[in-house]
Amino acid sequence: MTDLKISSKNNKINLSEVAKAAGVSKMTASRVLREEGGYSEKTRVKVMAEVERLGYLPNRIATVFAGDKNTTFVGVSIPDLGNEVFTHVLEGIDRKLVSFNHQTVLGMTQHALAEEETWIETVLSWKPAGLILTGRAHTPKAVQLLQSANVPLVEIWDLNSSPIDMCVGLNHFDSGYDMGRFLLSKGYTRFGYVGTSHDAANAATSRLNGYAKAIEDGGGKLSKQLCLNDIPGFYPGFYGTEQLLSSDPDVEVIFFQNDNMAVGAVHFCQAQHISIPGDIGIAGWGELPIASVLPYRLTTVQVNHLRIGQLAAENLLLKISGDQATPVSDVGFRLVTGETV
Amino acid sequence: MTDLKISSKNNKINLSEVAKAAGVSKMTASRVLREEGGYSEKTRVKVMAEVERLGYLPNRIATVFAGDKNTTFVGVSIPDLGNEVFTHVLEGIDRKLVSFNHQTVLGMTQHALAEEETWIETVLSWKPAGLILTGRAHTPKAVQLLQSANVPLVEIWDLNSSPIDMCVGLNHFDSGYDMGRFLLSKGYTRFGYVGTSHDAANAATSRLNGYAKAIEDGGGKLSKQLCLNDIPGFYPGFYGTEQLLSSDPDVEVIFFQNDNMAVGAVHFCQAQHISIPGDIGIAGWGELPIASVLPYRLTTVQVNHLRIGQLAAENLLLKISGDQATPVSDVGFRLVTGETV
DNA sequence: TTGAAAGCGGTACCAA
DNA sequence: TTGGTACCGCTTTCAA
Repeated sequence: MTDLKISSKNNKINLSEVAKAAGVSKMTASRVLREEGGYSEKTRVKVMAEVERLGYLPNRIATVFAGDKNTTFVGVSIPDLGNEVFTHVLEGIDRKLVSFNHQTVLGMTQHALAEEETWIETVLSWKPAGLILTGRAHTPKAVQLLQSANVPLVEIWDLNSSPIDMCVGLNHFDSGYDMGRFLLSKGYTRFGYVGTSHDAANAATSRLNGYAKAIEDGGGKLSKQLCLNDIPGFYPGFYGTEQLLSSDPDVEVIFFQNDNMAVGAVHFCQAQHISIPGDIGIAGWGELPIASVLPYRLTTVQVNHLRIGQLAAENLLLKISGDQATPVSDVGFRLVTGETV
Repeated sequence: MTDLKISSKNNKINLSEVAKAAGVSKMTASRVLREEGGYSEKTRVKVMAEVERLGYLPNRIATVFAGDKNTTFVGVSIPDLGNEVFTHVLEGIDRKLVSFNHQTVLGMTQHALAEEETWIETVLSWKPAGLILTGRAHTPKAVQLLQSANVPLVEIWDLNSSPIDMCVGLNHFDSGYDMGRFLLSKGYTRFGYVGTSHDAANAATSRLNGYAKAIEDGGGKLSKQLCLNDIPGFYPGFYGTEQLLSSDPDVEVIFFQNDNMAVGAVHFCQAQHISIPGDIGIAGWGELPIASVLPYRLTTVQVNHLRIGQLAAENLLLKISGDQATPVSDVGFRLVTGETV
């Protein structure tokens, strides 16, 4: 009566065991477990009782295999967990996925396209329900893998008018351009930029390019731009500012890759008794949590990171279930004029 | 010659197709792909050429199924991505796992044991190679599932002398106790605490308990403790301080759940012209990145979050590959005396 | 060095 | 409402 192990070597209970114990066929037990209908209430009760008693855990690998289906995994690649903006995006994604019974398989690509390619190949071999990739740049082989895998895919972060499948993000170039134009309107003429290193296809580079273009269009001068080999965090903002100002003391305003770097800059200036915005203007990007406790409103660009994640997951789930999904979603941005320029 | 689709309906190429194209049996192709040996170089070249030409992607679901093995997935549950300490831990875990060809399946439990239980059941049904869970508290059913699944498991964050399987973390109670004792030694007598809401089994609660015990042992008074219903970030630190001080203005020093909250407090004090540590002492926990740019050294507890993740993953991988692993690893902590008390 | 056959744990499809 | 059978794509086992 209480013999838990019945036959298989490693005492794992499978459907056959449950069916046998309940005195029905494998198929009937299968139907009950999938709540497919087509069985009597008496049968259902019998089967479920055995499931409970034996502690049966379905083997989803077998289910996927048998049905030639996909798993409920969604591969999500982000460049870096140390960069706060991406953790917010990831949170938005995972929350949404979980509420629709899907699971996030994490991929940290470390900003390297080659890493991404390897990861894509691995994840695809596990038959994921879908993929969410950060960034629009991929290796040719990765693109080919994605296309032939024919799995729902959302490229997030930077907007892309012709995505491989779908795309959710914002126009980073424009956000940089708007910031540049705004700073010009405040009367600045010598501009600086501090970010972290990245390849040319990067969204932060698009922001820098937009910023540079606005400055050029407005007759200003982008006199110094710095790309540190670091994550875009508080301390890199601190020492990046030091570096930039020591190599070009005439810069009047600095645009940072994100708010955390800008806050690092604010602290550097405080330590050096450089007044903001009197001596120098500071602008961030992304409206990160730290901005909420500063004594003055940081000039920045507000972006709804969580929303990007949610929308990406939503569209992906629509496509997974065979519904119509939006190919390109622009979540937009909003310039926060602030008090630091 | 160039007919890519050979037989199966959705033009997915499988091992049989490759084998047929290469003029060998399925088994030989299988051996080549697994680099198992027992085939001629000529055969190897033939098979690999077809793999390349047909763009064959192995179906790992089938592999796992056939071999009655586990996947290379490792389920990693953390309470919350909005809490910076856990993103660092997660980063440490994923980096290590990836370098050993394993993938992280994320589980955000939102600090709810019931969520964790559901997630554990789901993840186990996918036959993971192992599991890493944050926290030592689980529902009885979760514990039973974990035990009968017999999958390598590491419980991280809080130390647990008798873990279900393995455990990596630090003694949170002690870290709180040490902080309390240190603050007593600085002459404080009326103590406060600000954290976020959580169940009794939480590590932050252990820190609070240690803190309270030290204060009691030293004859001080924990006059006010606040548990906000929020994430432990900058802004909750800001308004939590406001709340605490308005309800008990006599508090002399406040211990926060983490550095980000403490920094929020610092900003509140600055805004209110409350001098630190003259009017009030501030202590954080965790040594988070923001601390590196403050104008003075924050009194805090240094914890190597990344290391916890790495160690957890290392031990898990050891056990997965059948090697000896350390059951309990204490990564320790270090009190940073700082200048804010 | 190679291949044929069985089977992993489910589901689809048919028949009863 | 139920059960039998074939089969998903690969690996294990054994024979050649």
